[in-house]
Amino acid sequence: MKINQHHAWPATVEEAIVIQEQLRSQVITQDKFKEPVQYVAGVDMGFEADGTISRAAVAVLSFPDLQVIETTLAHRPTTFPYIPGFLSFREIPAVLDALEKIKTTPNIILCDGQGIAHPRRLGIACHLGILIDIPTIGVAKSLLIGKHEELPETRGSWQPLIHRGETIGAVLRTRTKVKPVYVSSGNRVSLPTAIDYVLRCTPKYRLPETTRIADKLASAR
DNA sequence: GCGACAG
DNA sequence: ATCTTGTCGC
Repeated sequence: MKINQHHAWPATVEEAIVIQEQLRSQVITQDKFKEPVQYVAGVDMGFEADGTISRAAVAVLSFPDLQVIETTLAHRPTTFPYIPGFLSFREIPAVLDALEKIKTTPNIILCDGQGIAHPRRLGIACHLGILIDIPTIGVAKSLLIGKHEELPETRGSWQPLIHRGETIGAVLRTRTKVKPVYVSSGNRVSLPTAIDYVLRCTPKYRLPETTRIADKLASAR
């Protein structure tokens, strides 16, 4: 797929904040799908040579049967350090490289990290979603910000994730008696819809099949 | 000022 | 993210 929307990549946190505050106004947390969802993609990262090289993997699966349709891998020098709240500046460049190689454009992408459940409401799922204009969902393995009530141990149960009196996402149990995941809108996907897709993509394990497939590729060498 | 802190 | 084996529990 082709990627048009581009912006200069920041060298400092100050510059990154300016970009985040500029892009946050473009985020849409309502369902805006242009066509029925036939393909779902997952993205994941890996690093080599002490983190100096970034490795991005994309896996496109059919939906709802979740069969692997296509996968791509991309490498590029790492140019931004990992700083909580600025993950997208470190990972998106390589992710765009991997997405450009994809022939089957996905209708929705599940990202490894937060969506609007972010200090400035622009987690990696929102950032990526705006750059490529495709619906995205944030599925993180741990909490960045927000608080929530305890939730039942059965799969499918969830609790709203609250930050400054606002619901920014959901803590969702994708597998009974297993640690929950943190789901939030990326771009063009509402929270209820995001929860629905995450559950439909996690038929067996805690993490979505999409990210599990991408993870294997990003980890293997 | 003191912690917390996606991957 | 990454360094790393076996092991506990359903």
